[in-house]
Amino acid sequence: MATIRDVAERAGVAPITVSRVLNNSGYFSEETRRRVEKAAAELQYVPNQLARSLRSNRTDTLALVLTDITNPFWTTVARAVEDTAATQGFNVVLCNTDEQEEKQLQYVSVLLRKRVDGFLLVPVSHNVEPITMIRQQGVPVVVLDRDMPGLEADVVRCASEQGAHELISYLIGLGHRDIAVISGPETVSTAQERVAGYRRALTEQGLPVNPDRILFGSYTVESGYELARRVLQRPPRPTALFAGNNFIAIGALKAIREAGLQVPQDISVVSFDDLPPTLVVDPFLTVAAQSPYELGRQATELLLRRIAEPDSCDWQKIVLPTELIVRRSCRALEGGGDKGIG
Amino acid sequence: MATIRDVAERAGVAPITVSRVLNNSGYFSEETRRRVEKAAAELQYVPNQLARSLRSNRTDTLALVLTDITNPFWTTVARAVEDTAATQGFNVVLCNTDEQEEKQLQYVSVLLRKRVDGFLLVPVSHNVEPITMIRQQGVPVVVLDRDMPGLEADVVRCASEQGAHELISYLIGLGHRDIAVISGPETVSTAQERVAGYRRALTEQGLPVNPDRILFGSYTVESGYELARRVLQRPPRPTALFAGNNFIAIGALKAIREAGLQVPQDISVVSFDDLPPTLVVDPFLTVAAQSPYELGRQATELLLRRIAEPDSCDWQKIVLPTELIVRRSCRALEGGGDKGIG
DNA sequence: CTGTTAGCGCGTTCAT
DNA sequence: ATGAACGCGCTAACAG
Repeated sequence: MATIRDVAERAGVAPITVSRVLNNSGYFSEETRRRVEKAAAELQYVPNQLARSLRSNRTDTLALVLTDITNPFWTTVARAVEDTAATQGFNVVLCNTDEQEEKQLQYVSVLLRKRVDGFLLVPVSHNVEPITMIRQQGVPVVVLDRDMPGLEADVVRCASEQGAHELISYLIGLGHRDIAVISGPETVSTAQERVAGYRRALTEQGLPVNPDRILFGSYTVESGYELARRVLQRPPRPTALFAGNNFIAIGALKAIREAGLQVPQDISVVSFDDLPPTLVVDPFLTVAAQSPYELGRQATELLLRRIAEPDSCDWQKIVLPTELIVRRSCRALEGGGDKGIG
Repeated sequence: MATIRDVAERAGVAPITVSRVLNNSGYFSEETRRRVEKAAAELQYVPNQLARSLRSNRTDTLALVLTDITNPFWTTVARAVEDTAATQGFNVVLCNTDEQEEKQLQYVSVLLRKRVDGFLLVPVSHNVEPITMIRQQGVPVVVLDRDMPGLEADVVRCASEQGAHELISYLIGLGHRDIAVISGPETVSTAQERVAGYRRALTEQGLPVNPDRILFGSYTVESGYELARRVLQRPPRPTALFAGNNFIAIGALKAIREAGLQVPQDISVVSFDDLPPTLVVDPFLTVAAQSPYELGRQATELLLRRIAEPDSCDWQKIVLPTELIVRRSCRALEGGGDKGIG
């Protein structure tokens, strides 16, 4: 593998001259340019970015630490991050934590050693350790999707509380009074906020909040399936179900099918997160849709700005609105509200 | 940001001693270990992997160059790659080419400069330039999913021809005689092979191959939608449709719905690629399922082996079988074959 | 068991 | 317009 010195020798110049020509910096004659470029081409010279980074303290690489790329929500975020990073010549290292504290810390630690220029992090818990570690090394972080109580930081996330509030208000408007919620991990802010929105909607309408109707689990199909089964088995059956994210919704729908029930005839279902239009032939579920692409884009742009101007310290909290998309998964109950079934 | 020298000074030893302690290499006293570890902790020392890589010529990083992470097939491959890489301490840089030659070349070039240890590449076309570039720098590549005619290389892919053959034979067995195929780009080996399998199945059964029934497009929902529309508009309508991948299938199903037709009553549909069970409540489509996770895992293991033993030159061509999964999207025609509709 | 020297490949600084 | 010297942070090779 040719080095800058090999090119220099072949071109009959000093290494620094090769550097100048190839980076188009400083002065050099047209003749020199020709000779250097010829030599570089002949030797198939590929500059060593490691050496360059060692001097410049820049790797043009971002770390994207998320829970599971397999969830289409994160897939889309990842795509947005990669697109946005690429516009400024940055690459993206992908890391799946599976919501495990240990993996998260491991990735952060390794990528700090590799001197990535910045982190996009979906924190596994409220433990600030990974963020503190990153900060101590003077590396910018943007927290993605989840807020951490009391942490001063750049955060880009969705309006979980409001989205949930909107969904539940919609159900109440349809006449539903007994609504169960199947949420994610109790320790994760998005799950907490979605339950908070659920509570607020009920309370605002003067309805009681039944703790038995609030279930925490994890953001997986399995968890959605299990918890929905539990809800369906114990009578009385709620008239509506609120799934805390897309995977939970899919698991819940499987359980509902298995129980021989129909949506929306036997039970109404709403969910957080839409599935990308590329993945569904006939969208059916009423959802509070987030914009994962927008989330990824804005977070990456913010991070790139922090990298470019490391001094700014006015933390940004960007909260993206959700959109209520009414489809065919909810039924109006007799004596219910005035809204149609969409 | 502390360097090894800072740690050395604080511990009252030479930098190399710090290196030895922290890498647990060579000899040092227990007392020295204590002092070094204390100093490192106090200074929050994070070794600079760039410097280390500059010497060792290893970055412990792989490049994953695929077409679009947004397709659940590639999402799953990416997940497998990341999982497998992580077991050996490697990170993964993600790149989306969108089937564009230019982006592909750009990524390869940048990542060669960054000295990734190996490439997993889904070639955009039969152009060998990117692979040649990588090889010239002595970096191992594993070609993913698509084969290139005449190229000696490690390739891990699925049995597209056989899978298509199986699907079409199944349809013929159900009594279908007029089957349209909507495939991917004519320049891409998987699309070619799937059409080849289609042809072989027909020919083997003594059925004519009607060139009008073979359409190439791209592996996208839009393309599937457009081409299906074209097929449905011009009578006579085929009795069955073969979608070249998951996205094409979804687009085709949308077009079928829009045309007011029912699957399988009005038209039977089969497809290459299954959707992950996490994404569908009620799997319905009969498919030739590939194993994207297995694909990613085997490719990564092969690549890691090449990195570990760079000399071996017996190119491996790993072809993973597809699985015919019969569901409810196909109807037996009158006077048709002896197989049920599954 | 510990330290000195030197060099990985490049680009900044200063000189010519 | 070109080059020499030096250092980025780390570790192999070689003392001692």
